[in-house]
Amino acid sequence: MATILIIDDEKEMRELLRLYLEPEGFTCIEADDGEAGLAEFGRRHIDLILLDIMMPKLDGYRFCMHVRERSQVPIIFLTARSDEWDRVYGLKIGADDYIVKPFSPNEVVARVHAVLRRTKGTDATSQYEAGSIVVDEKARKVTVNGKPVVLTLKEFELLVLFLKHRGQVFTREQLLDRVWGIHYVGSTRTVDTHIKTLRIKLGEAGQLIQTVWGVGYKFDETI
Amino acid sequence: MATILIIDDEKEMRELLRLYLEPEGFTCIEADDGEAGLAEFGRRHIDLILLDIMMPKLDGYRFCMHVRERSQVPIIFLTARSDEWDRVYGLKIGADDYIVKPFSPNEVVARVHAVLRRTKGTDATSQYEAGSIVVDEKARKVTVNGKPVVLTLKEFELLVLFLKHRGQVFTREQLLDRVWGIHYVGSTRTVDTHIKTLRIKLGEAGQLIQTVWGVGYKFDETI
DNA sequence: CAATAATTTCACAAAGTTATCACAATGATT
DNA sequence: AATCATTGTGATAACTTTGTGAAATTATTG
Repeated sequence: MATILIIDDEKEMRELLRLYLEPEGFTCIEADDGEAGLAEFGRRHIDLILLDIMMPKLDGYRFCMHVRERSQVPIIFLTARSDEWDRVYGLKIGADDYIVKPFSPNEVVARVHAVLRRTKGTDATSQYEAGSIVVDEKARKVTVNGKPVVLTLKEFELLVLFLKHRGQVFTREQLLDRVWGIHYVGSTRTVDTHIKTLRIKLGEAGQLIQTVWGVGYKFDETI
Repeated sequence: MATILIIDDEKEMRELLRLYLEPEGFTCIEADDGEAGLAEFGRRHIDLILLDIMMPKLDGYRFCMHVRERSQVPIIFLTARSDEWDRVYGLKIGADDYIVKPFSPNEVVARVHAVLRRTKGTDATSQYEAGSIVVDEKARKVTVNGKPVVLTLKEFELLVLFLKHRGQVFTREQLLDRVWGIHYVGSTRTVDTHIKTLRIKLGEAGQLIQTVWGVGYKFDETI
């Protein structure tokens, strides 16, 4: 689940947010000003930042600007007044949303979910290659030897997962978790069917998806 | 020759700049704060702005942000300390250069020439083409095979977004975020209806808006 | 304030995808 | 070689998503 960095100089505010978010399964990390926040941000992987504007030392604007020099991590501003947002927005420092204090638990949780959902897969290059297979994740296009191949949703996501973790063996359960989602219920044999169709559609290159007997499947360019 | 708007609260500074620039053939207009500057900017055609950061009423940051809402006119900031520039640059408010006070006549003239040279023709027409579709964003006009097509607001903005990111797949939520705004509440199926009408209005070319089953839509000239 | 246009919602039809099953084929074990 | 477990495969029913026309709602314009 996602890790959220909460930056606010008020301890009560940080704890309130943590109280809302942790039951949802988010991991929360706190920092009491911009400098501490930057330190935490450098130290570990952060999926989203909740950021107060008014803070000692390094304020929210400047913090955001520093972070934006090296990352497109989603940032939600916490503002006391909505016209503070005008400034954030007008300055185009790349904030993703804002929440005006005081806020309700639902609002915070909803905004966090919404921002994570819409920023998912927005950054970085999205092109993967393996042998004759070329996958463009953003465009959701696949070619084999330059010829386009049309994949269904599940086939595509399986292939992307394999390409992102070449050589790693996945059990059927792991594939179901990561492509279908953790709430999937049903037969693990479903995976087999999708592997089958994927192999057929990839043609020759389909052999790169290898069966690991008694375990699961892996994508491997070597034998 | 070019017209330059000088905005600074110190009369001596404005006159100094004018003294440097007029011999070079530039026409200079003065304003003593951001508000007066905006008024001048609205009143006549300006080719470049020399802008002090520290000013009463409307400071340089805010002035710049206002101007950028409606114009890409080149702006050169005048700063007393170089770390003020860090802020301007980091905030990405679209400044073109900066000059640290005190400055030499040569420096000012050289920077102004350089910026004008560099930005010349940048104002470009905002024209996009794809197949038989031609979109003029500024004029908000669309033609297909040379024939004008009348689009509604949402249809137009969808089309422009698609053209700006050809090939990229957008989920319905992403489209709602970027065309309707991040705080839109309502059915995601609304998107479908607008896609439908847009496709119909574009005729043959409507096929370029492709459905990506289980994900969303993309604009793609290839298959 | 009426008229018009634009947008959203809804319900149903159409299209496409996915899950499951049964049986065949294959690999491992004795 | 025989047995058992696992994997491959084709068919199809169940399900999800998308397209579409019409109605309801909202916004804009004269």
